[in-house]
Amino acid sequence: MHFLDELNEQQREAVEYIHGPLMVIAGAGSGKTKVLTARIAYLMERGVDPFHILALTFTNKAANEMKARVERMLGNTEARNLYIGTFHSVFARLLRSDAHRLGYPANFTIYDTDDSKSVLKKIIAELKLDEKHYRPNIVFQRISNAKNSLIGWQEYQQYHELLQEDNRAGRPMIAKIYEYYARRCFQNGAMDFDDLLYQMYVLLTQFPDVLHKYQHKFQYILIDEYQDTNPAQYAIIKLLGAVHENICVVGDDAQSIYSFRGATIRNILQFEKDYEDVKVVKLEQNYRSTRNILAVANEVIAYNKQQLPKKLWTQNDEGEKIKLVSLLSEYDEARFVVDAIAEQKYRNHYNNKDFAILYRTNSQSRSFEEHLRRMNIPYTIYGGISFYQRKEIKDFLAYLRVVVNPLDEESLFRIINFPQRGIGEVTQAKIRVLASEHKISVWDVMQRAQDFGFRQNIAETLDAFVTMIKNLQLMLETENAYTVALQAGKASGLVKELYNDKSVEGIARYENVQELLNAIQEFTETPDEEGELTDKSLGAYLQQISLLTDADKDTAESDTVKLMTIHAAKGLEFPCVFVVGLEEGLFPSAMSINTREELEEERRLFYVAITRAKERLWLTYAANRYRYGNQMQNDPSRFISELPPEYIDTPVDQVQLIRRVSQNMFAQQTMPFESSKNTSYRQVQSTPTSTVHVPSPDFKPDDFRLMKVGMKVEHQKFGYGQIVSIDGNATNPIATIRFELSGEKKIMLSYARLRIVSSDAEAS
DNA sequence: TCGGAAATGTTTTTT
DNA sequence: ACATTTCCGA
Repeated sequence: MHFLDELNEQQREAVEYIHGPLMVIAGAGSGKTKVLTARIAYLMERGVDPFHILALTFTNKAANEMKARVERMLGNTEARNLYIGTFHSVFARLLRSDAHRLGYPANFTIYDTDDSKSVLKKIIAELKLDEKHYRPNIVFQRISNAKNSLIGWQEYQQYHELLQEDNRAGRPMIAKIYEYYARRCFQNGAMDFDDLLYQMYVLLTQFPDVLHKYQHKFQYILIDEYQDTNPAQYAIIKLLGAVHENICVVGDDAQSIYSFRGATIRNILQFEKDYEDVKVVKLEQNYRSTRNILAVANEVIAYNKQQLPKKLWTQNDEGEKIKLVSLLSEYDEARFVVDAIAEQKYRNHYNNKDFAILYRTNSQSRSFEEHLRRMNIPYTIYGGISFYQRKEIKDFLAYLRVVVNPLDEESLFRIINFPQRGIGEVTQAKIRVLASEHKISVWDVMQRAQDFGFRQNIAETLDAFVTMIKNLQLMLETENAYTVALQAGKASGLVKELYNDKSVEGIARYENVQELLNAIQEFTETPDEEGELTDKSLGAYLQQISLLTDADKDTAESDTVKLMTIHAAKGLEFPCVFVVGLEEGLFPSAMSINTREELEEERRLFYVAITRAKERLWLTYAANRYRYGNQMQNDPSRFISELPPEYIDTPVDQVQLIRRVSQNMFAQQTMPFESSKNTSYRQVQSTPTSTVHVPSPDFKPDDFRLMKVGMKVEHQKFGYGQIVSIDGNATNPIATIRFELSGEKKIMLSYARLRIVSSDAEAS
């Protein structure tokens, strides 16, 4: 079957409209990737050379997937010639070939956020500024935002509004820090993440021949996740597409969740005004979720004012109701979620990989991790500290970085005395002073240590270090990346140092470095595919891995429960999804409730979370949670009160989130953690099975471990009943109870609050 | 100059 | 609660 025949009317329209600007508004689960890949395949089928197609995606993984899918559609390997990748990785590649125009070495180092902050910290200290006022985080944020808005340090110093903001915040020196930072990065031959965009823009605007080259190279441009682009990306796209104007942007304003990174939803809201005759196609049919899930998502997002009008619909089944669960603590929350996973696996034959636990912040993963491990359920955590942020990996990479680019002082000072070789703080400081006095690089000072009057033994040590690096640099010319890396580990003594540490962590560190070496070997030894000419140098490797993220790790197929932030879950889907931690201050985050814009972004985040689910969705809330080491009480998230009750079930409600009228007073007296403020929840319609039962006044639940088959019990909602059977495991017994009023129900004993009425058990 | 203890900051999300 | 930084004594 031809790929065009698999598309619905709107999808097909988006694929076949290939001349002129096109905006595709692609609702969640509406087949966005399908459209993008089909469009590329269609272009190529119509004779467009893949060398002229540029496709920018949000993650490397998305790019690779897309490439593979196009290959499959066309049945040939032409797709390898596409220019496809993230903004950052594509621009890094382009910058590499023209870096010298901007005065950077082709092997420029890419600083990640940690590197950047480390440089900033040093500058703040050198300027004798107080780190309390000039917190590296804040300063970095400020500079990052400026760059993402294409404001260089010179412009920053002229920009009254920004200067005033800094003044008012008591940080008048940020403009100066920015200047120092930019100069330092340049001297170090390094670009940070934001530079990859900013310098690309500078390159295109200052060198018309370069602009011309790429404008004619990239005749067709496709942009994925357009709602999450920032002004720098916007400007670059505008420049690159100016000649052919064959720009296709795909996105969903309702899923714009990266404004903290400088993304602006304006790009997508205003695309229609950017060009004459913009074609707009809306994909509104959802193929992913059940009707219930989609209904909830639609209702939630409707609370936002700022959005492009659209309404998602689906032909899928109605599905289960959404489960809303309140628990007393994060411990209970984790236990509930993990038990529910076990139960679903058992009852509905799901695999581990069918489940995702989504949270607002990485720190929430811990309690789930503990419970999953206890229950022997394999899991994968995305995010947090990535492999490449581990200290031992950064140390090793620092050696390689210095070999490739000895101007990179950040890396140089990281390793100069690690493992210890007697170049202490004092010597390091002296080197720095000499370098700035003579206006030469630190590396130059070290190379000529003998000339600068160091003590003899120190000069010798410096010499030995320099010789080691130089030998590695020589190897670079004849040997492949892996051989150089292996030798670097040996010559530096780093591998030996790690090997000698026999503590548990030490062994793990050693293994991590081995894993890194394996990865480098794999990189060097992967043969070039036909027609492909990849750069196998160490420099190319380092630039590539700087831009890798956890999301790119291909663990999706392994049969594990996935844990990740909602941000990391963007673009993914799972049969069963748990959205946890729905509490005021956490989700929405306390940092994001000060303006309508911030709050609406949090709501979009909630929308993204909901729409990840295909079949079943749980939303959980914990009344108590540890934060900064002490326990905090939280109100239920305001988003809970925005849920449409007709699609919601509350199988477990330790906090009585939803109070039924008849139980109102009862709930008040027995629920110590009840929040008296939160009465805004719309009342649930009573369902046929929940005939109201008024619990006896002295109702006090008994320990579930006492429950036996045959017992008569009382349930707060369902009234009196008899336990028919108990199955499940010991930690999570599931009882079938025949209630007088509402018939047989399966109930998880550890959560149900049951009172034993009479224990004439074992009768059956 | 080093190692261990005390103090301090951190948690919003990521290329 | 945890990690990182700073402080302090030998």
